[in-house]
Amino acid sequence: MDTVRSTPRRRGRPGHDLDAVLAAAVRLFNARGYDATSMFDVAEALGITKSTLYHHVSGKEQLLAMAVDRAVDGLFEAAAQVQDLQGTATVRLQELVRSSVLVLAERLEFVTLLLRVRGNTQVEQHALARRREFDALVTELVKQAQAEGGIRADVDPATAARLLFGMVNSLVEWYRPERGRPEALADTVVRLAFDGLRTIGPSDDQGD
Amino acid sequence: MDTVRSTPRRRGRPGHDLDAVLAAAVRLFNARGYDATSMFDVAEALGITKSTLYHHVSGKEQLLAMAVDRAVDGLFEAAAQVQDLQGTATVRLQELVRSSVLVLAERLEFVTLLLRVRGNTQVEQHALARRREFDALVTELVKQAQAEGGIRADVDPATAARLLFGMVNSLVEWYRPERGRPEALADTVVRLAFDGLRTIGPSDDQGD
DNA sequence: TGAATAACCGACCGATAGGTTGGTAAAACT
DNA sequence: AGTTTTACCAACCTATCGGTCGGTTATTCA
Repeated sequence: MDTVRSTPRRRGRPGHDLDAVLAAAVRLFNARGYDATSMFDVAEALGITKSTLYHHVSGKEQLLAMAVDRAVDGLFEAAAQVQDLQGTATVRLQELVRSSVLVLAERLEFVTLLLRVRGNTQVEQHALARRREFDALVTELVKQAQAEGGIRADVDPATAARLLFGMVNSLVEWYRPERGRPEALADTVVRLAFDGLRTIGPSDDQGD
Repeated sequence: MDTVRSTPRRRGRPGHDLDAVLAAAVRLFNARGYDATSMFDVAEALGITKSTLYHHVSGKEQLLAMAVDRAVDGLFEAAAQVQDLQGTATVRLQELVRSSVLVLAERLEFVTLLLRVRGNTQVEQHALARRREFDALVTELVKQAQAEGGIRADVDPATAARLLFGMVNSLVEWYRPERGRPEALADTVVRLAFDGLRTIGPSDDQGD
């Protein structure tokens, strides 16, 4: 048994750390909705009292802010990596879809929360602004892919981008990490989005 | 001037009717979220007081119930009409997607609310149950279309159905009725979903 | 052993929520 | 004119919310 500790051994009375608190909170936020979840609910799920919860976090909004930040950061990291890729815009778009699915799967709970934000507070408005930023990025990529002839040009780029990521984002509604490797799902999404649902030609081609 | 009245002339003091109340409520529910919207907010938007609002409706939940019912009814009507259609399952699936987009566009606010329900109350759980019913219906149609060779069989039917309607449903996030006829959008969605984003024809496509 | 540190709790607070009560104002019907 | 019907309102009630306060318990470091 290795007794090596990743955390260098904390001072004071042992208990929950911020990550555990955040995880519990986000799980509840997603299950019941942010507004429908009270700080008492979060505390109860952790087995602590509400006042102890406030020892860990400054308030309910901080939990939301941390969650949406992790989601948004993940998406932008994926976007940055894809932008560095060389190759056609079509391939970059394809890879952005693939890596977005992986980010969604990996940070499922955080992204789920992000996608439900309505803009009621400054924290939420900031999250919405960053989402729009990401959307603009996708739209630009679609436009380039159309210009180079890689994807169909008979659809408005913004509309295509929205429908494409509407499909991608929808998986927070049903994807559960326990069943199936996310890579396979990412592949399915890319295939469906780019090649469509219809059988191609007369060849009943089956891939992998 | 015709003085014909569609409503046969109401008794008593004139004022708001249930439909107007519902419309105002649903608009706010969608803008700020159901839980984040108070009955005071709804009353204020109508220019009446909270107690007057309770003269029109029995409670907040009734508003939610009426809204999700209108959404769900619309979707099932579309599904029923499509089922009566003769032709391949592939065509029926295609038409279900098309008419679903039209229902979403026509009853946008109601469907938007439906798609955000979390299952916190019995009303919400009932709505979720009917959504699952609809999903099962779509999945079955996908399975049939795969069996007859109309759409690709290398994707799990349930997954395909979810991704397909994930794309369809996502338009409540951005579609606004003022710009553009919904028929054109429905066409775009069907085309993208079935034929994919990629350019058809003599593409220098190299399968990864 | 004792200071420092950190997790913890019970009791409380002001604001706001959904909902109720009892009564008034304006229209249609007779 | 008077009855009925309907829309309307001010004031109020109780529960719950996010958040605070003062003090306690468990652990590490010197």
